[in-house]
Amino acid sequence: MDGTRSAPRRAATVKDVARAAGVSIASVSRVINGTGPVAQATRQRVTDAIARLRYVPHGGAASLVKRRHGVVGLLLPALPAEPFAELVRGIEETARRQGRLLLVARIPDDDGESLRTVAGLKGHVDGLLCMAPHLDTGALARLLPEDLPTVLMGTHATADQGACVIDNRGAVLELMGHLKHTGCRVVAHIAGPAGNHDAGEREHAWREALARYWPGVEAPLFRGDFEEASGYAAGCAIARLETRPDAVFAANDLMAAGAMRALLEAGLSVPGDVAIAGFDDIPLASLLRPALTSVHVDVAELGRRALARLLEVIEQPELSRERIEPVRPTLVVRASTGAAGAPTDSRV
Amino acid sequence: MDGTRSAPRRAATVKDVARAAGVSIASVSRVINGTGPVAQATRQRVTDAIARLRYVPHGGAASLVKRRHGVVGLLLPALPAEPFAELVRGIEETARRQGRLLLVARIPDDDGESLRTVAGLKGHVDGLLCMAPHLDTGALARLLPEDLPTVLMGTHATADQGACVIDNRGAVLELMGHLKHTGCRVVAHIAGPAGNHDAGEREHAWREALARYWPGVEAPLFRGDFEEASGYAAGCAIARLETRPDAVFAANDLMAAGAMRALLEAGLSVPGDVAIAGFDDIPLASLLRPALTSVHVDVAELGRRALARLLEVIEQPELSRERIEPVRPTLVVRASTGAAGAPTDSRV
DNA sequence: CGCGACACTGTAAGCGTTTACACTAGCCCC
DNA sequence: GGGGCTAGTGTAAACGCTTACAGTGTCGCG
Repeated sequence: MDGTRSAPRRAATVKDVARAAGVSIASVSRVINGTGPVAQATRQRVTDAIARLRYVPHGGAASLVKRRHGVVGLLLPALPAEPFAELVRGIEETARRQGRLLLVARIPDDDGESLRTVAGLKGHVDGLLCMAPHLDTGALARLLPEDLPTVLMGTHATADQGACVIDNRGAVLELMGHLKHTGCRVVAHIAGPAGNHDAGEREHAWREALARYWPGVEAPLFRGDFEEASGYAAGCAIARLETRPDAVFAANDLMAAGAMRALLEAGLSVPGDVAIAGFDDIPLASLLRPALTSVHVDVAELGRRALARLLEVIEQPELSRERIEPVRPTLVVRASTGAAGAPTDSRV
Repeated sequence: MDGTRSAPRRAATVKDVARAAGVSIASVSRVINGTGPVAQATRQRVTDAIARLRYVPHGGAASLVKRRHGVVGLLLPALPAEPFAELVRGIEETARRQGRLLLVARIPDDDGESLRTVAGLKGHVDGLLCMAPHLDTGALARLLPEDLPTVLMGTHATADQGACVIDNRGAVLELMGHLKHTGCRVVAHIAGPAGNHDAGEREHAWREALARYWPGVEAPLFRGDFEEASGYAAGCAIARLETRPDAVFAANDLMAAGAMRALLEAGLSVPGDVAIAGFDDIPLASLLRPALTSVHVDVAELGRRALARLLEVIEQPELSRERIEPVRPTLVVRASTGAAGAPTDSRV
């Protein structure tokens, strides 16, 4: 009936175990870590004592002397959540397989606070994984501590320390090629927020594809913020256009979904009147009606790869790294761009 | 051994700062933490030295003596990702506001490994937030270390230490009342995985509502696993039933989405032939067509509340806690259950 | 003038581990 | 039987920080 956990008793330490087992703390440590030789009888006495006292080693103390925390930090942007859950999963999974824990921190908007946050990480993590498409290289350099191994994820390919990148450009070109192939003639773009690195790359690649596949054709650009509402707004604007584009490429799926909603509500058919494609291939994409053509980014894989790289850097900081292979996203064609065989009967 | 290797120069410590500033390490510490009196001149010399050496304090060392890490651990189930991103966000936000970091670990399926994972947390975190609807109370008790303040989230209302709970029952009753009100006569249920606490509560509440609103009426139950595919399978089965229910309540949105897809593909209309409702109100719910009626759970709020509670427990472990207020989910009626005014024209 | 109060500073003892090193046996082999 | 092993053990010094405590010197005030 006492309800609350009994917690007053100070937790046992190596000393307690040593005393209980009648050995020195060194032997206890040796038993726990399997370092150095220990007589069978001693080992037994120690393990018994550990069990009896419910001893759990204090990781923090160990990391102080080992200069290794068994923890990696993950820095994420403060803003949208969608593809990050997968990222965290991929990273946490491989981290645990390597016996490491994961410390997650979002980079606050406030510059000073983010600095403090990152500084607080020192002495808690062995290295840093950082995904910050909303920061430019300068801000990034200012933010990251110099004595902490760091791997950048996402893009920022220009940054030195072999970042793990996504091939935005290649993916967009492929997607635009697909639209060209299905006969689209004017492909509008709903871009992500200004200053966002991924958004910038996708927009740039859209322009490049425009010039390559539809030379001389003008296509409208709408600026969004990666949220559904901004896609909806763009969709409404598109529906009202006198010369309406017959395809829309949105810089992420959420905005594509918003645009689709707007167009359908305006009485247009997708992809009959307007084809729509997104980016990221979040779970939502396949569940929309019509299902959304998108670019699948295996963020979990990206995370795994970045973490593997980080561990390399941690283990052997002196090695010079060769360029890392970019993660190649794959185009997933669905009904929203009139995939053959997929149901296109989504007229409202 | 040659020392000519590009020495990764050991990071500066208090000692280095002290020497550079010509003071004792105690004074350096006092300046950094603002404890004790320091002469203006000394303070200046120390801050200068800190800046010059780019000194960043080693948090781990400090936590060893302060017995306070400034880190809280978050334990999550290994399985589905959907509502957890929000949870993490809510928690991380309040944690940072309190100057704490967040350590995220997923509970692996393997029993032994999860034990090791949790044990590894000791000495790195001040307390634990745990959401584990897939574990029963026994497994939970075995898993959690006794000397670490812990707050359970989600349900497990039976567990002692004032857990932060969601009122599943109340929400389901309200939802079922809504279905009754709109004239549904047979409400099938697509349940979550056996052994999952939330799934169990929702199923139980469904039965209770059945008995209350439709006494004597039999309604079919399908068991899913919270994934879209299992909802789809259930939907297919429902479409083939000779006496088809005219409403489906799925234990989460993903399964509801799957069921909807199946029913629409089978040529049925939603909500005309079959109304559908889900649970969680993930972003997807409002984007489906027809938009999905669901129960909105403010998981970010849940996280905030749980963390606040945890901090209380950490600060004053001796206080006995009164029962915590459950987070009250809210019903969000949309087109899939024929909301008045919402578009119901989703006939395929 | 002496004494307590005060502001400031330094010394050193931890916090809970790991680990270099020194030490004891016992054993094998010349 | 003594010189080397090696297996097994303990002692004590770190790791980078905080903080109790013990000084200093300066000042005010009786």
